[in-house]
Amino acid sequence: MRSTSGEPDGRSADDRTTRARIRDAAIARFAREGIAATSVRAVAADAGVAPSHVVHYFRSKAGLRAACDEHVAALLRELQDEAVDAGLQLDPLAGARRTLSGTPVLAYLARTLVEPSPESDALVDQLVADSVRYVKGLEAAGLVRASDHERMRAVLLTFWSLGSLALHRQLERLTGVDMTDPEAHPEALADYAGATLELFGPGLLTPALAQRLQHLFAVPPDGGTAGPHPTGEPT
Amino acid sequence: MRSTSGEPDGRSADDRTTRARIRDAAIARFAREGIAATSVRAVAADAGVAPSHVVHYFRSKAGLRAACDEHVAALLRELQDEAVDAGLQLDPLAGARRTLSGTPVLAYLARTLVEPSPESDALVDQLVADSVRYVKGLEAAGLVRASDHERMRAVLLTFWSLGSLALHRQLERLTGVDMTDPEAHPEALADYAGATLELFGPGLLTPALAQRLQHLFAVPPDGGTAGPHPTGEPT
DNA sequence: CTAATGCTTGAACACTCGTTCAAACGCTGT
DNA sequence: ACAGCGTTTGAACGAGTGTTCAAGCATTAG
Repeated sequence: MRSTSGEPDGRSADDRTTRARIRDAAIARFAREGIAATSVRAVAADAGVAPSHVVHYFRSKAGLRAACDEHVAALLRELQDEAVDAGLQLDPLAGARRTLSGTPVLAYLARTLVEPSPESDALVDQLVADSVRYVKGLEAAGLVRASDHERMRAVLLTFWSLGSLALHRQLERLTGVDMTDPEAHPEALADYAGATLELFGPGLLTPALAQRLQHLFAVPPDGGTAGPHPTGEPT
Repeated sequence: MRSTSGEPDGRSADDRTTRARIRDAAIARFAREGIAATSVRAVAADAGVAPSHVVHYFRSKAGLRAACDEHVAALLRELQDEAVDAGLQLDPLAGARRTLSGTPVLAYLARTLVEPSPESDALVDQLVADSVRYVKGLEAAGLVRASDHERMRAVLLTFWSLGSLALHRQLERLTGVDMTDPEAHPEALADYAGATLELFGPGLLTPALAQRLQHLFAVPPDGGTAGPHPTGEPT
């Protein structure tokens, strides 16, 4: 595990081999068991490294956590830029959800949202700022209605996404939809997306778009597999 | 667990003096700092009791946590029944939010939602079941529209409330509204309620009700204190 | 007054945690 | 071959954890 060689990792510039391995192991463990409940030793073991080594790279457990937050923030910023460049999505996190599918990143996000730290606050600030900008773009494109509460609406939509993420375990338990990896159970998605559209559609979407989406979901009310699930809806 | 003596506490039948004091101290601490991050010793100190005493009453820390979950569940069940009896609210949790204002119970709920346990799963199940029943009632009363996804819609509304609760720290940071105690900053509520109504109103409410609520919020878009904030809206 | 019963305690145990530190390892340049 | 240097390690420390246990305290019953 040496120089800038192998491993098709290389997210951003400062990523080094071992350091990145430790960081990713930390993200996975933190995501699975929570940050406070995860020990430095466990992370070290997952990364195949001595415990002392993780604090050699990150000054402390708090430092490790900060590094994870910043890494995830960078990842999401990158994906958000992509999403803006490429076609439109109704959910600023939709792109992230797709490319991060099967990855512990979103589950980590759910954890860090809920265990306060300066870095996670910054992360949320960034997501909200992105969302405000994003929704403004959708409005300009004639996809969502104008609003008397533009900023607040964007904040609420962000928190709808983040809240679903924070409670994803319960949400999956009760609906079968895993916000961390929605494609995992496609059959549950139809009902979920249908209800979401029904709930948010009239208040959020332009009548034209609402109608267009509406009959993509011409599906037996509580029925089985049917229906495509286009990228849409806040979360 | 013996004597049926004093202290005007008596929530439900099994509550005894010291035991209840410990349980309430635990709820407060758990709410403030998280469950995993709270030590039995800290709870004991808050309750003015020796650490060994809390495990004498509850068999373990897990037992204590379970007792807290069950207590909160009972509390919410009770409040839900009241809410159904008394006038209608749009949010099944609205009644709870009002009577539990200034209490750590809702903040505790936010924590327990996010640190899994069998008891907290049961609590969520209960809340969702209540919500399904509740929304069905609202529909029958002609306050909310019919839905093709009745159950899913109720689930989503519940998770809208619970998500806001789970992220209440961030929500307050960014909007000034504290879901744990909304009356604390009434000036922020107007914008929040307005945006919520704008977002959910058309999709959820009956046109008549939507319109009626609408001009309760005839308020300068991002302006200051104005406007009443009737009990309404999902959260 | 004595005995008993349940509430309450302090000290202790076994364990895990985050963190420190000096020593070994492996590679690079000379 | 040697020296140098960043990487990596194992052992250890001190603090804090949940939990156990036998002994004290108070109140009530006989």
